[in-house]
Amino acid sequence: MTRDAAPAASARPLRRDAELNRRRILESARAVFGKRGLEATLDDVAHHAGLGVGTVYRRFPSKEHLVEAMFVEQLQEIADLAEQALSAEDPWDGFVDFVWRTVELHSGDRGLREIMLSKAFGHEHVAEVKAHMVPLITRLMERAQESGQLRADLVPTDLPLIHQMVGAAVEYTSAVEPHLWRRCLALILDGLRAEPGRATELPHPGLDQAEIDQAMCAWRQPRHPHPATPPIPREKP
Amino acid sequence: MTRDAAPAASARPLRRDAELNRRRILESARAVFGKRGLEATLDDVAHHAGLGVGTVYRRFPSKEHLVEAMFVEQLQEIADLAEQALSAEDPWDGFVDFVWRTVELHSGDRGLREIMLSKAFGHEHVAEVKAHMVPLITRLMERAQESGQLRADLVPTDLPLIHQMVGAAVEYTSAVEPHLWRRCLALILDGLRAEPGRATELPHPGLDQAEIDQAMCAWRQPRHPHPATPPIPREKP
DNA sequence: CAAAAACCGGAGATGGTGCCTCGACTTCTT
DNA sequence: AAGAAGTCGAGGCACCATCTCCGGTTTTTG
Repeated sequence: MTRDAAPAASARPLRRDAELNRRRILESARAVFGKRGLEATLDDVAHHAGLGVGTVYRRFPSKEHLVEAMFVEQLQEIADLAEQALSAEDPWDGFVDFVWRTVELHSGDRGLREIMLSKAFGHEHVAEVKAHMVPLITRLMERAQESGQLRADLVPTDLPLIHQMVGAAVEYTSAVEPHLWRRCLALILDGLRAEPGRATELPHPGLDQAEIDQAMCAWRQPRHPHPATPPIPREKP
Repeated sequence: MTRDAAPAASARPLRRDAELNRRRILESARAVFGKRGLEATLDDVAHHAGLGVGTVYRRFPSKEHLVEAMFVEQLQEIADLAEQALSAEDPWDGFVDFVWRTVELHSGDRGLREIMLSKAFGHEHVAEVKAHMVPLITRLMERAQESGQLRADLVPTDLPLIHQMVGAAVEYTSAVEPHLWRRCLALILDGLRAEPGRATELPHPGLDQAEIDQAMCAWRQPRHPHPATPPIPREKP
């Protein structure tokens, strides 16, 4: 349960500048993987942090190790969210709230989306936290079903599917209208009710033709020359 | 409107074997791009057709030209579907039927999905056919809204979003359960009704934990060594 | 039937990418 | 001040997709 916060401390306490750089790398990794997904290069991360590639590879043996290190805490955060949602007064509200919050997190971080929905990244530690969440989510949904508010034919594995679907909407439109995913999720949640219940008011207006065209241009562009040179945040030269 | 079926006939009537191979290429392209998406290589297409790469490049100047050639007719087919849906008796049924049919087409052909939802492939011809569809779809949806069955706050540009979302579900699960997308689409369509209307019975059972795990393993796998050696259909050696 | 024209094949040229290493140099710690 | 720890980034390596080239084959023509 309680995990050591600094298991590396036993070996030797990194030199001061090294420790600082380590943190910079983690920060940059979050920013870069968040925006460009896990396909981003460690070279990109290094450049974003204003460091050399070698420095990154000295601290993290491989890309996977870096990814693992940065996402474990974020995953735990989501698990906590589920626990929290279980203690909501109204079961439906608890469930819906959980979905909104998690998708909100996903919407801002492409790397997180990929970690959560794929087993192709991260090591056993990531898998561990994910496994921990399954019973929580199951109970969360069963509770909402027993109260007669969530449709009874939904199963826990539908949740990753919903994340996947909304995630696709995010990826498709985020360049044009970063919050359009709310509209999509609202639509889906309306289909999840067991009780009739009037259609919810959609939280975001639809796109016009020009906007959807723009989205279609950005999607699946074979290669982007250099999306943007990430700024190099540095303090003292 | 009426397009020449064989505009190339004016130049010179390809040699017999060349014409045969041309058709083989088109067939193979459909199969390969359908399964692996537009990222597949012309080398793959050639190999699948049992031909050399050079042969393919002799017939089609570039990948884009080949893609254009194979999808124009399929796109027209979808436009026809829309026209057809407009003459359905019940506006809601017409709309829903159209969505089911188009997603059905998308579900079996990854290349088609990518062509339909991205402007990054194909030339002006593809764009032309797509533009032709916009007013049809608009009317189709307005008709269903005026009859009070489709929720009034939906707009035509929501349709590509729905395709995108279900398409993501297809891509995620098709290796595990090729028809699971029906479940997802049914869920979404339930959220599109204006009238309360009891929740529809889902047309496909949900996944179990092992299946979703399998889907998560297959998704975003960095590199696939050789997914499968496509069989080489040949007649006479 | 033979010559000419059209076509085929597939190795490899070309240009690109990503992961990671290495050795000369710099900074921190004691 | 010495030596341990850390940094840098060019470049090695391995991979990949697009498209070309030309000796050899098949079809058509006269």
